[in-house]
Amino acid sequence: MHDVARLARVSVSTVSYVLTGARPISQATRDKVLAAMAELDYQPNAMARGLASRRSRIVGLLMPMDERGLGATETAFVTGAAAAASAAGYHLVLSPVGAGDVDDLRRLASQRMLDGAVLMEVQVEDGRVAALQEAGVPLVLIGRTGDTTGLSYVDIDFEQTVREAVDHLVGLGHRRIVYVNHSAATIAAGYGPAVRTRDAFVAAMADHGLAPIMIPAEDSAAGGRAALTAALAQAPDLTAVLAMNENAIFGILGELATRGHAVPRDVSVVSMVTSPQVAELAHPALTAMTSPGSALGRIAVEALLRHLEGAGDTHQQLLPCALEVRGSTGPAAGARDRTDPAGSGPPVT
Amino acid sequence: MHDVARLARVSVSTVSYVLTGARPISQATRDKVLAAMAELDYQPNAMARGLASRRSRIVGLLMPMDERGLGATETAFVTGAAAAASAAGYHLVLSPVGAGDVDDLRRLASQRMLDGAVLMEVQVEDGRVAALQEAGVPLVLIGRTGDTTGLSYVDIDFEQTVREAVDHLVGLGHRRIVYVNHSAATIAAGYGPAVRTRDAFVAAMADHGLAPIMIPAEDSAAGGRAALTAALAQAPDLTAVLAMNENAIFGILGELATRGHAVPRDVSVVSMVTSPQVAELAHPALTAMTSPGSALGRIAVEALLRHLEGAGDTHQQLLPCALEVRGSTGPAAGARDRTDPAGSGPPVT
DNA sequence: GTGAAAGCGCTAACAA
DNA sequence: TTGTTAGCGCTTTCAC
Repeated sequence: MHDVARLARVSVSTVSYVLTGARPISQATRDKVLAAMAELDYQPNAMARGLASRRSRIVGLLMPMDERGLGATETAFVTGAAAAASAAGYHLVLSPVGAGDVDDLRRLASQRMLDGAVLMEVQVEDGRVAALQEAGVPLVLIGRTGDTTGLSYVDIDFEQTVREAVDHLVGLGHRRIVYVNHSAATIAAGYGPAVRTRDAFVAAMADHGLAPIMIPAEDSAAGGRAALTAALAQAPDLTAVLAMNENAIFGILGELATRGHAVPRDVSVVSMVTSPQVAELAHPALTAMTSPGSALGRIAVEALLRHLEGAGDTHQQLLPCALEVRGSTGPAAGARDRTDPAGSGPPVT
Repeated sequence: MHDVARLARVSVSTVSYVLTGARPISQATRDKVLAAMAELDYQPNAMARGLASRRSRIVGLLMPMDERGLGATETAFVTGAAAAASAAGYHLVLSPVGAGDVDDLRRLASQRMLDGAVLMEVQVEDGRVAALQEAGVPLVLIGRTGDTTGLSYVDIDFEQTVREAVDHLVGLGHRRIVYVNHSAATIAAGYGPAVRTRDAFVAAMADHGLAPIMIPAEDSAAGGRAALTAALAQAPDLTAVLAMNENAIFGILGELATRGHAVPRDVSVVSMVTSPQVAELAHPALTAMTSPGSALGRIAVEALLRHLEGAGDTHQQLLPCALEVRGSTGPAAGARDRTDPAGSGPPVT
């Protein structure tokens, strides 16, 4: 920096101000400095800047990494967030910090490495929130904790998303619709998406004067198979499945095929919060509620950066998923012979 | 730190030495200092340490993020790497830097934020390597560039992996085996895994006196369907498919089902470099070559840290995938009526 | 085994 | 509009 200043025949502070833009610099001077920087291939030292300014210009994206991996949906969060950070001159670092290893996070935060953080896969009770708040690190959630007072978040509008999915199916004439959620344990733990979609499903069905049928499923193909078996036991006359569980969906499809139920002729299937890539993996391709992936990431980072600039108001926003009709939904079959039509109301002839 | 020193009645340098372990400290003094640090809930400032020591204690995991997302395999790399870094007192930050945005990387590197880097999804010609080398940032690859002279890497032993897969199938009596690779464009671009497995397949088949049949496939379910169609056209009597393409595999399975070929009764399927999670998604579950995911990440970071400590030798290592037999492979059907047995050698009676 | 003090490369008052 | 300079919080010689 010294060298740049000398070459441009200005003081080091002028070079610094050109860099930070913290005070007006005449065009002539700025050009000289810029030329010198280019000439010397100068790059400011991040540590020194961080120490002097007390801002690292790094924001963390805290992203639990379980063995399941990242779906296309989560990846979209990341790319959206990274783009937004980069555009604002910040570095976005991903940190595989889950709700479990809060200690790791506490250290990271106390060491003043992070100017702020975006939390993914937020739990109802999420230790990471308190850890960051105690360390004085501004944060924005993707998802929601139980109590969001004073917290900024961006989340999927599950109510609206479920409603749209149900409307789509009801519009096709379906009346016996099963909702396959996450596992019972997950729901009991109060996992937001599971709880909210459950409640929304009950409400949406009620609006159509229909009875909700709901089945939990473990996050695996086997879980999906078991869930469908349970669903058929409970509602042999079901004509549509709405599934929240991206891991179980393939099991559901497999079990439907095994039992000779054709999709969408016999049973229509809608997958929630699913990326187009995953939807295309199935055959027929899945009608799905596509999550606003990169938009969520971008908005979260933009809100965070606004906080860093000192804007004190909290940002709370919900975005719906978009219905994308593919091959897995069709008109409800009218009368069909089933092994046991009981429980579906008066038998259809 | 000043406060810690005063409370412990030692000098700041002593506190620093307790922190870094750069010189012997008597047990009594160390205890006093540690007690003071705990008392004051002291956390050293990462920026200041980085500036003074010229080492950030951050290593980057450079991980291209395309829209497909991260598979379970890549996730295992990450968790393995993060664990290894954390154990050594380093922070592992993931950076979504692909072979494309080298400029971003160049900036990151020149700003001295990274003590070192691990590169994932390395291309044959990967601009990231030169960018890091020019910036003087030590690096380790997961995968390999075309010329690995002087570079450290950890990669999958594709030769051995393909050999084991072929041996498994031949051991079951299969002789007409089709290899479904990545797309022709990917192979032409010299993508390592595609090229290496192709060559290994030819060699392994030759060892058994068999003729290799190979079909490229786009990375999608549709690509898999097309590939299987092409394969059946070329070798109507095929009894086994070995697939490298995790995205195409579901299309292959779907097309087999559509055509009425049962797995594994009519056709056996082996999936390469596949995580157990994905293998379990299919029905029947896929016999697969499971990649040594977390081990790759761990070994890469350990090698990198050794470089940071000044060890100058390059680390080059190959790890094979492990064969995990599930439901998608079985004995080759002997004689079966096919539409066209021609091209399979003398007809079997 | 410990302490004193000179930076690390920048930013941001303060001064002009 | 620009220059001067005192730190930012630590590490690491150099001295004892």
